Amino acid sequence: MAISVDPIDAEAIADAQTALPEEEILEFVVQAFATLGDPTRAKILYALTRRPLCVRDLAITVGVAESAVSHQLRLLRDRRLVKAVRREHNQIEYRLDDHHVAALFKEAEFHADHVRRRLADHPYPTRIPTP
Amino acid sequence: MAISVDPIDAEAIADAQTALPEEEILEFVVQAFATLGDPTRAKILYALTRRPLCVRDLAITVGVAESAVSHQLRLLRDRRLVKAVRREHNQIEYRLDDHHVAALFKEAEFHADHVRRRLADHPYPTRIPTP
DNA sequence: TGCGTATCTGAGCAGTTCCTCAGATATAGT
DNA sequence: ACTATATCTGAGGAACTGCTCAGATACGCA
Repeated sequence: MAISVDPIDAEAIADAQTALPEEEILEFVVQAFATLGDPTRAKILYALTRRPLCVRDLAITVGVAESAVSHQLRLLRDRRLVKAVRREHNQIEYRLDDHHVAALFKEAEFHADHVRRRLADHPYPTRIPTP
Repeated sequence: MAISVDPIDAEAIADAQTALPEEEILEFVVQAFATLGDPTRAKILYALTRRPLCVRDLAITVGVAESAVSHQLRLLRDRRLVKAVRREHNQIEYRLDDHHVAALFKEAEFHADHVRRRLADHPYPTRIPTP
């Protein structure tokens, strides 16, 4: 059944909807954030912003089992965040495949500062002000 | 039990670890990405980059139930991504509480383009090259 | 005070995610 | 070919997430 909307709301909604990106882009964007939104993957990517690494070194660096790292690297590879090259000694070297990752981290750190300040100022459940 | 590592690895690992941010920051960063990595929340935030909105208008704009929006807004409020102000007509107006959100979206869209191109070039499971 | 509207809340469930374990696969060197 | 090392893989389970439903709460106004 259709939802009844008075004219003013319809205008606001139509306006707001112009801010939504097209479906395909939104899916990529959301997937990117979800990918970065896991501690293990984030640590792997942070480490790779510094230098290329093999599975075992990554496992030690971020402190999880090699198997777990391997699973996550597969996912990161599928999503084109890292790429792999075979290296001497039968190792596989992983490196970042997109320089935007570092920029996203930087921006998220700015945001983290913002949140930290806000939480320091108002640690309690927010009371909604009436202006 | 300690893991035995030869000197070269130890050096690489120590170097890579310098790229990891301190624990508290990392948690905020990961939480921020996880928050943006959900379609409903992402749509809500995109809509709010355009203009402030009340719960009902947000529900219609992003196409989910009002209850679902309310739950997500509580979470977004707790994480200091949006803030709420009471408005005339017994409505509550939500607006973005951090301008970094828009910058994160922009950067993620650049990344999305990158992924789309990569996927277009190499749609198949990646074969690992040996140089 | 009583009604209507807007928003919030908790419980419960379906779907997803991330890890571990055990074993498979691949390459280098002998 | 055989062995050692490095990485990968699938299955399975514990934990988490996001929705819906039903009802509670809050405010504005007659």
